[in-house]
Amino acid sequence: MTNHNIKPTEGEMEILQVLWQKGNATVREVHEALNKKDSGYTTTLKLMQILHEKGMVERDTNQKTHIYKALVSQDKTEKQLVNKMIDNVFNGSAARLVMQALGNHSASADEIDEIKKYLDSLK
Amino acid sequence: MTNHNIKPTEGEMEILQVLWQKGNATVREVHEALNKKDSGYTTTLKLMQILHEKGMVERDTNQKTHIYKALVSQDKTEKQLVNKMIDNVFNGSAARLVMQALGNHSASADEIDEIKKYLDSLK
DNA sequence: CAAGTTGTACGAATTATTTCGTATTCAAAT
DNA sequence: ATTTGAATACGAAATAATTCGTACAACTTG
Repeated sequence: MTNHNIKPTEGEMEILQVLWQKGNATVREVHEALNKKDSGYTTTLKLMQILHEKGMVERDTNQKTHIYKALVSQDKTEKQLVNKMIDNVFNGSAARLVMQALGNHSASADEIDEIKKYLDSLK
Repeated sequence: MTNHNIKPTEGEMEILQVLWQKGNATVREVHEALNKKDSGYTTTLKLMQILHEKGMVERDTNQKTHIYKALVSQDKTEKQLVNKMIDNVFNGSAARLVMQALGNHSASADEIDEIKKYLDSLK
C-alpha cells in the first residue's frame, strides 16, 4: 500500500494542513497562513523542502516561485495520527479518546449533534 | 491553574501510562512493562529521572530501589494532548477528530454503543 | 542597466529527545 | 570479608527537529 509509513513532524503537519486547505500554495502563502511570529520565512521554506525530499508534497518549479501541493492524503494522515494516539495515549481504546475529546469545551452542542448523526449512520 | 504547561514527550508518555495503570512502580517494573527490545534499562531509568526533575512524578527513595508514582493527572494530561491534536491536526474541530477515530476498525460496535450512551448523558 | 526586492538552496547552529557508558553504592550470597 | 548482582547517578554521545545565515538567481522598477 502507498503512503504507509509517513510520520510528519509537528512542523510538517502545520504546513500540510495549509496545503490541504488551499489545494496548492507558494511558500510565502503558507508562511503567511501560519502567521508564525517566532520563526522566519526560510524556516518554512526549509520545512517545505524537507517535505518534498520525503515525497509528501510535489512542486511545480516552472516558475521562479514554486507552487506546492500535498501528495499525502489528508484522510490517511489524520487516521494514522489518531490511531497512533489511540495506541500511545489511550491504550488502544478509541472510545476513551472520543470521550476525552468530547468532555471539554472544544465540543460545542452543534458538534455533539453532528457526531450523534454520524454514529447513527454507522448502524 | 496547576499542571498547565506540561507536555510529556512520547517516551515520557509511555512511562506515565504504566504508572497510571499500576499506581506505582519501580524502574524495573516499568521497563519490563514496556517490553522495549530497542532500548536498555538505563534509558528507562533516565527518562524516569527526567520526569522526576520536571515534577511529573514523585518517588520514594527510602529503600534502595526507588518507587515511582505519577504526579500529573491522567485525565488532564490526556485532555491536553487531545486538545493539542484537535488544534494541530483538526483545525479546532473536535467533531472531525471523533469521526476520524470512529471511522476505522479501531472502534468496535460495543465502543460505539458506549459512546452513544455518553453522548446522551451530555444532554 | 544598476539597485532593490523576492525567491530558492542548503550547510550549519540550535534545541529537543533518546540512548548509552561507566562510576558508584548497597545488599545478598558465597 | 569478598564477590556478585541489582540499583542509582549522571555526563555525554547519538539522533531528530527546528531555525537561521548567507549565497546566489531571477524579476522589477527607477
